[in-house]
Amino acid sequence: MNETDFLKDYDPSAFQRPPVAVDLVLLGIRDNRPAVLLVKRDQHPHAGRWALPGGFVGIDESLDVAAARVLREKTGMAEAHLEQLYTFGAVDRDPRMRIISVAYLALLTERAFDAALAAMPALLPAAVHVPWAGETGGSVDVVAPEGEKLTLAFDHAAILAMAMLRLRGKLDYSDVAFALLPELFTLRQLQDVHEAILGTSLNKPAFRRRQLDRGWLVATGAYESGAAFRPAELYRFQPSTAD
Amino acid sequence: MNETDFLKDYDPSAFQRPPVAVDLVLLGIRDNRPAVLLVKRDQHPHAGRWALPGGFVGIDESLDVAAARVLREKTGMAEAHLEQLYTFGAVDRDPRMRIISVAYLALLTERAFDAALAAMPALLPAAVHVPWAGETGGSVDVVAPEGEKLTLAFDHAAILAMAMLRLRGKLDYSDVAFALLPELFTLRQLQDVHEAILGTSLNKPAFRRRQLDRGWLVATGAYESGAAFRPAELYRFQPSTAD
DNA sequence: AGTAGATATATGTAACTTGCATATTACAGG
DNA sequence: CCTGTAATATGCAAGTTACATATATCTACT
Repeated sequence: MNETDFLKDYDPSAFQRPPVAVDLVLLGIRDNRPAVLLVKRDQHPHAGRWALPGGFVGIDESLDVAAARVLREKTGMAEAHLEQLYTFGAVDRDPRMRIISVAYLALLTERAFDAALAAMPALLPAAVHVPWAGETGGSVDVVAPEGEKLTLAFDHAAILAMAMLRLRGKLDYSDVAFALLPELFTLRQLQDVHEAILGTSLNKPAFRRRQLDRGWLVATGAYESGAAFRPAELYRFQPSTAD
Repeated sequence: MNETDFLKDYDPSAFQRPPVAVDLVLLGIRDNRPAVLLVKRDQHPHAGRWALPGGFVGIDESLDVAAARVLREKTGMAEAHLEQLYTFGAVDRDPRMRIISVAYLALLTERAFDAALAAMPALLPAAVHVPWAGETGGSVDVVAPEGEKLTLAFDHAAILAMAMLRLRGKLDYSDVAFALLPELFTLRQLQDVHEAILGTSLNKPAFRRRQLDRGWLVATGAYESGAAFRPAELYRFQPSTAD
């Protein structure tokens, strides 16, 4: 090896490159309310505060792959609907250095949410309360299980707010709701998910009709068990073929 | 200065950081069709191909500021609606090196579009044809003024396709259409913009009612001039106060 | 001056969608 | 076998949308 070979890899502008990270909004529904999984920061800055789990993007790793890796590392599992949310690039969003963060929204079923919590006990399942019920923006309240209202680290409150807003916006024209439900579910469960995300109650017959007319639901002929009253039929989500 | 001071800035991991760029979809409406401004690549890779204008993000520059700077540098003007679109991070999207690109959508009025073209004659105004008229995805055709169908460099066709898709999706719940129109416009011009983006024709009375009921339009009492027939009233866009 | 042509604007109606009230069905438990 | 509760189904009013049609207003031409 020639002693100057390393120079061809030497790129002074590399120092001028901000690192790129992915941050995950791990979202599920608990007790008919949106809930997010948070990690506690033990280092400066924002030591002691709760934050969205994240990690740096490897040089040989696409953004989607990095998000899937962080999901795996932070929750111990691979099952989740993952979609890119937005990229946050304010210069001072991290006081240590300039970091660009690509935020991803991960939608977890209740089962996956609980499994992550069991595998990674350090995670905090915090309830998310969205005060706005139809408007275009705002902020969200994040509440710990003990009822304590949290202030998230960095700009993570803004990321979470955007996640909730995006989810609401996509709710009735996309199939995101099904990513929060088990494979078999009742229409009531589907409505509960919608109501939790929208923060409003919906008219039951109208909701049923709309969902059934959409053509995404397949009746299984099976019924829920253990219901105290008339059991509801179980449906399955079937992505429409011609869409 | 201590001779080892530079070491505190020495960060070997910096070489592992992919540079971050912004790419701009400069979109306007020409002859009632969507049109995009492209730059010709004169270097490897994809030399000779047309591409979206872009630039690297400076270390002390937020993403939004970088996008505005690139807009200024590539079009010679500052007037445009700019919004972040999506971040493209496939490892091999640029054969030279790994580059992460934050795509922005810039909406230009016809006047701004022509001004950019006049200021930067190397730009190519290419027509964008979106073959899908309601579905969720697909690709777009990009056609040079001479009628030649172009193959864009890198993954820029995918970026452009996403831009068109996003624009369609936002068209009827947001105010993006007004970013493509001059300050004063007729209802017919507004409908033309909608039809160009949607790729379908719309029912005129229904469109008028919907737009007027939205509460965003203010009648000015002035009328278009130079019309061969009955002149249409000019309206102004007024962002609704309580929204 | 008056009329034809073209487009803006307005209105009426049928079809469709949505919200809401009400009725019926099916289960558990006493 | 009755009661309570929720699932499911149905009916109707109110609202929205698509479409056809009518009226208004301008230019251009004779």
